[in-house]
Amino acid sequence: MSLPYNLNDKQSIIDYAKLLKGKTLREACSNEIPNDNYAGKGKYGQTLEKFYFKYEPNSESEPDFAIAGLELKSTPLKQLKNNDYRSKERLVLNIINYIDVVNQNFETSSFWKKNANILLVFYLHQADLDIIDYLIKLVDEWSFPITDLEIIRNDWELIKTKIADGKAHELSEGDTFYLGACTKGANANSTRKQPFSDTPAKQRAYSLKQGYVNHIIASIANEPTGNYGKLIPTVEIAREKTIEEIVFDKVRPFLGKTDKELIEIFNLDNINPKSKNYYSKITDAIFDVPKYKNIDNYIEEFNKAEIVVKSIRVEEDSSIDQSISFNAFEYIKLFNESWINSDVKELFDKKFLFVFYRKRDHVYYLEKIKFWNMPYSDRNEVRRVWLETKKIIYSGKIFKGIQTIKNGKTRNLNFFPKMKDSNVFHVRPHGSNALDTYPLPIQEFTTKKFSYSKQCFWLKNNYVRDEIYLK
DNA sequence: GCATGATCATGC
DNA sequence: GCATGATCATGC
Repeated sequence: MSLPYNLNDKQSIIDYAKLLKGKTLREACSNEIPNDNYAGKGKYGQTLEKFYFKYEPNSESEPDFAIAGLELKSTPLKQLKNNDYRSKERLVLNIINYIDVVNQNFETSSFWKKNANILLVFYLHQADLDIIDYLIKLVDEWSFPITDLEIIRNDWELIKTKIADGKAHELSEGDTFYLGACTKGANANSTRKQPFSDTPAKQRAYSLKQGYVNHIIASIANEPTGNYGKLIPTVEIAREKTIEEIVFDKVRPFLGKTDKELIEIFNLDNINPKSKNYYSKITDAIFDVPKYKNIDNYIEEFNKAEIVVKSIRVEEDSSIDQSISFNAFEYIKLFNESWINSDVKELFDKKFLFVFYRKRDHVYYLEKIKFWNMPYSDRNEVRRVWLETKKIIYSGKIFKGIQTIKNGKTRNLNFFPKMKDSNVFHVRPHGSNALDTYPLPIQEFTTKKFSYSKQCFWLKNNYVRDEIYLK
């Protein structure tokens, strides 16, 4: 059967693929797609291959279009409230063969052989539609910019090293910057053998982090990538140094400076010391965050690597007064998600950058920074607290009682996991005030209400001290 | 001093 | 009006 493109000619494949833009699979393949149930992961890619490109999926190690050296990937977009498009998820690439990878170098690796050049098809995901009715928004080939490739090479080496150290079972997406090792399998328990340990390791695939895919989207759509600052000015710097080293270089001139000195250096005369994001604003200034805005405008490399930045005050005796808060969680969302696709699991799959301001002679100075991602061993505890929280929402018994304090004020007591219940993670309020609520999936047992004051998960202060600051 | 509920300033 | 990145304040 003749194909509607030339298998030997990369450009003809790309040109043919681009005809998909603005269409759905149903439209692009006219009446050739049989009636079927188009549910399930991977089904979109299979349908695209079979009914648009008209070929059967080929061997694992070669790119889909082997002669042209082009790997076909289709991946969903989501639309934000401001109508911008973002990647709905990470882009999952080929499975990591733990046994083979330790004998490969980057240039000969299965990752590089398969993914050096990718033909990307981005479609708009809409939960209420059949997959063949998703609108295809962007189609183009992608090859990695040379500066990014240096980061990806380091990421690949780190993944390989961990496997070579017999720690494939401890791999985490937070280990690396752009290229992650994400779990992939029929279910959460899919495992495979690793070469230097008897412990079965979760099956994982190479993946591009969601933040990185967002930059691919911006690049393909030919949109300015936002007001990003940039850490890595040239590819030469990327070849010489890791991201960690570049970040340390950035911070080094300011170590030992007090908050007031930093404010003077960066002309932050309009920030209010009473504002609770005072130290985070100073951190933003150190990292050249343009206009010192929110995380969406963060520096490009942090954005691509989805790094979570936290500014922490440390007291003179090395204690940390306050636990670390995150976004308030939506009860309905938490109720409906499972651990494996939960926001909390996603959060601790990420890499963190802690910036420590330490008190000395009554003032805080920038003492040090630390990259961190949650060790394998602490994840179960986070999961336990998350499950406990979910159970309480599910039970409907959240409200415990009211305590009257000074000035006739009251406090609401609840049954969520407390600080004393865990050395790692707990739940506390996070809203404008007690009247600031999120809706509940089921009616609260005592109050008979369908909403409850906003809460969030917190990383315990002593955990941050012992496991991050002092380590 | 620690645990825990409450709340603030900012910026879009 | 609301999400964010935090710190404040009270009771024991």
